[in-house]
Amino acid sequence: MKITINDDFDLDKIIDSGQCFRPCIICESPKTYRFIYRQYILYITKDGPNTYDISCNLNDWNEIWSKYFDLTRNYENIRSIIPCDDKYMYESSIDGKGIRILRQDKWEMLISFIISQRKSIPAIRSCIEKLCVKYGSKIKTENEDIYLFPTAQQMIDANEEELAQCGMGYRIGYILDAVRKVYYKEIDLENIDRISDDYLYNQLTSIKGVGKKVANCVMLFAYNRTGRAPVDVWIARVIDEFYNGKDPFYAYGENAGIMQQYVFYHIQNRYR
DNA sequence: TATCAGGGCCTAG
DNA sequence: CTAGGCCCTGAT
Repeated sequence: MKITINDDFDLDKIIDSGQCFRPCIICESPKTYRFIYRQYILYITKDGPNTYDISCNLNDWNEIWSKYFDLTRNYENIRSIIPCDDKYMYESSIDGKGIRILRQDKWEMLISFIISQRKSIPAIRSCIEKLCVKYGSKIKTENEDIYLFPTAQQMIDANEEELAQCGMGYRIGYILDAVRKVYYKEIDLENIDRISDDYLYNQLTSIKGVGKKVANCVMLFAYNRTGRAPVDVWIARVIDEFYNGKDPFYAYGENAGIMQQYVFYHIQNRYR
């Protein structure tokens, strides 16, 4: 099926902006990308300046993927609010034009960002993939077998040895704590969807191994709380090097997280 | 082969 | 508030 997207939309940049770990390029010619959201799988191919060929039907596109890609938000307008005196931010937004903040699965983001600490992005990816193969449901498509991200229920009997084999290292206890808290409904990730930022933040950080950075990532990339701007080592370097140690994101209010993504992409790209 | 750093967090002081 | 430790992996 063909669709048209007129606002900023660049799949390479979305995949490369560090907000997701499983989406990938599945074929180089024609260039095709694969996204997974819960049990839904999307193959999407760019076949014109603003047109795409998608593997799902219109209903799934509108109900699931449009929301996943945050298509109701106008990113072009958001880029245009950057004041000209914030040169570094402006350059980042030019470089990162096409990035969107995905609305990914809450549980998956929680576990993924717990895993992410003190790991490089390639290491995070392989670690998550092992977890999916070990505990996730297997889905057969026409061309491949795909393992979905495991639910808390599927992981409730996970033991330390198995998780160590997945490369979790010292995060094993963190993962197990998250599994238990969610499985036993001590924390209901879906029900805190509409709760205030502060409450959501406190709930998330009550999980072992979830600090400021991880909580903000989960809030931004799963709960679409775009006011959240996670500060990692890379962003900290930018703040230090280009902003004299003063956080530039706060000034962007509800768009702070979007600015953070532009900068993260920009700074990562510079060292690639 | 050895070393380094990676989208941090916890604990002790 | 700060320093040190942490388990493992990919890159050089």
